Amino acid sequence: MTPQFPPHWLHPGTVAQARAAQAEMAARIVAHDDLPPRPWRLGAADVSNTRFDPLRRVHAAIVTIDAAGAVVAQADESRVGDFPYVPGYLGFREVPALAAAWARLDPKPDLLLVDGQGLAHPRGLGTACHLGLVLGVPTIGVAKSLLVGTTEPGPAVGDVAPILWKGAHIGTALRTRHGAGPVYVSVGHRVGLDTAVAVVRAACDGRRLPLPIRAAHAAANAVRRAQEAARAT
DNA sequence: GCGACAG
DNA sequence: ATCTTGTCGC
Repeated sequence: MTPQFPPHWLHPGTVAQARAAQAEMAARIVAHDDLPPRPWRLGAADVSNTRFDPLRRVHAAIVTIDAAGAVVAQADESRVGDFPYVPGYLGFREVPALAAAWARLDPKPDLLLVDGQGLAHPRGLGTACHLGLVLGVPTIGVAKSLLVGTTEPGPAVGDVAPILWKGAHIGTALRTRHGAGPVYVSVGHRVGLDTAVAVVRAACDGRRLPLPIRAAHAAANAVRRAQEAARAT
C-alpha cells in the first residue's frame, strides 16, 4: 500500500512550486506515535555528495539495523539530482534518490532515522518529514546543526533542551557525547517527539551520532566512491 | 534592506 | 556535503 501523491511532491519545477508542495505535505504530517508494536527495527538514511560536482550527483543510502547494531540490509541509489541544494528545500534534492533506494531495501526497518531536520524547519517540512510522508513510513529527524530555532542543552550526556522558534517547541537538542555539540532531534512522521528522543537516545553508543546514522553515512560514502571510480573508467 | 541558511 | 594529518586532550 504505497501512499499516492502528486509528482510535484518529488519533482517541483521551481522553488515556488516546491514551497507550495511543502505546505501540502506539512498538513499531512502525523506528529504522534503511529507505529507497529515494539520492538522496532531501526534504519537510517543519508546522502553523500561529491564536492564541486557540476553534475550535482546524489548518492543515497538506507540501512536496516538489527537489535545488536549490525547492518542487516543496505540499499543505495546514485543519480544526477534534478533539484539543487537550497536551504529549506533539501528534501527535493535527496528524497527522490532515497525513495528509490528504499524500494530495493529488504528487510525494511519499522522506523527510520534521517540525517537532517524534521519539523524543526521554517515551514514544518524538513527532509525527515518529506521522506516519511512520501514513503508512508515513521521517521525521525536527526540533525547536526540548526536550520531555525535556538536551544542550549546542558553539558552532561543525556541533557536535553527544547528547540524554540517563534514561541513553538519544534524539537529537542540532545547531548549525546561530552564535549561535542548536541544533536537536534525533531519529529519526522508518525512519531511523537518524546518517542523520537527516546529512540535516538537508545541508538547512541558513546559517539556523537546514533549508530544507524553513522552506518548510513558510511554506506552513502561507499556508494559515492564506487560511482566515482566507475565513472572514471 | 540585511543577514542566515539542514546536507 | 566535501577537501585532509597530525595533534591535543581525556
